[in-house]
Amino acid sequence: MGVDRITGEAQHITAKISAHYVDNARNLPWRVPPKLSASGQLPIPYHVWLSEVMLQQTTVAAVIAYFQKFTERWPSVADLAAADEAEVLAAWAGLGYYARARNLHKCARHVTENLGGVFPSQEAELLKLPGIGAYTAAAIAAIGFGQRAVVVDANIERLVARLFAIDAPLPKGKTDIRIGMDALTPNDHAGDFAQACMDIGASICTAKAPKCELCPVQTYCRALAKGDQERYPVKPPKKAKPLRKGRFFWIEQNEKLLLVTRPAKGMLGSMRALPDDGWAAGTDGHGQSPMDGDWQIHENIVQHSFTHFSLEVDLAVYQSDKIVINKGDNKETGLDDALWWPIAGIEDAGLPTLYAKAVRWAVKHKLKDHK
DNA sequence: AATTCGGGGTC
DNA sequence: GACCCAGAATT
Repeated sequence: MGVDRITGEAQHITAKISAHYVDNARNLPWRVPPKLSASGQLPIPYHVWLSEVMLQQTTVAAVIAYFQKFTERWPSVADLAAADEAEVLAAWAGLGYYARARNLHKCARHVTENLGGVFPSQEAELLKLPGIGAYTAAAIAAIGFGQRAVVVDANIERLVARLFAIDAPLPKGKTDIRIGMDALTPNDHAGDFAQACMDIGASICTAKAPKCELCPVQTYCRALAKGDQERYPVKPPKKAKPLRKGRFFWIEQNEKLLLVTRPAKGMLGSMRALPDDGWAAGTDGHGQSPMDGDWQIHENIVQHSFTHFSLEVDLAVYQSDKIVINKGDNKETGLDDALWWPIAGIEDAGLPTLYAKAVRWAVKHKLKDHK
């Protein structure tokens, strides 16, 4: 396996990576710079938690603006807990993986109401909180509280898999990767070390075309020695994405658009949305309109790619001054509890990107002219 | 152990 | 287009 034999070099690797971080750390809004961190300064736990949740399966570039928006609007975990879930979800719109936002809000309320507004500092306690798994618990404990914790994210997975040339395909290979990272992790400033590894993974030890000539541990890298860097980490083959078809319904009256709230569970859960024809990951939509009217059909206006399927969207448009939504009359169409949203302020509705694309198409094609 | 969750960057 | 990303929760 190689991990056992390489651990003799671990302290040298650790020293090289730590030294490299001092002058090459990325400057990020949730981060304490390495020089201040060396003198004992820790970041605000609320900021560490918020950034780590936003960063789950999400790039730094995509997160920064959302992090700024959230910390301005909700400066403390108690402020976030006091917000309505709908506000938080609307603010999260566009960032994806919306279960994160639902769990974020749930976690904020738990910490505020049951833990006195103080985040736990121990990894095992953090792991109990909603939306916090193995990675995030270790990251918050190490970065936010200076604890020694073994942090393994996608960057570190790649860096360690290459350093030790770990051949077992993921997820099985994660066991060896964790052993390797454990051997490298120092007792002090484990948080800085983890962030140093992540920075190297993000800017040097990249998935494609890694810049090994810039790497502070290139002389220790077994993958580089074999000329095999891009083979690591070894991953299983991916499944093909099916192509689905679905239809959105643009129902407009007096410059307002009819929006629904999606069911709390499943895809885009609890998010505001345009009414649709029942499309889902496993099935095409039925195409039938939710009410009688003079519908104009625009085919394939949006193509959208999700993680496990792609979607082609039709837009059916009905504009009228005589639409009445009676609560209780719409058990089959899902329009109960729908709301009329001013089109001029549609940017504030908190629509996920899929629906925002359809709205942009409609505005661009000036649907009002068809009235 | 597999599947289900978004969306944007990159090549 | 295909692949990747500071993964977690569910089945």
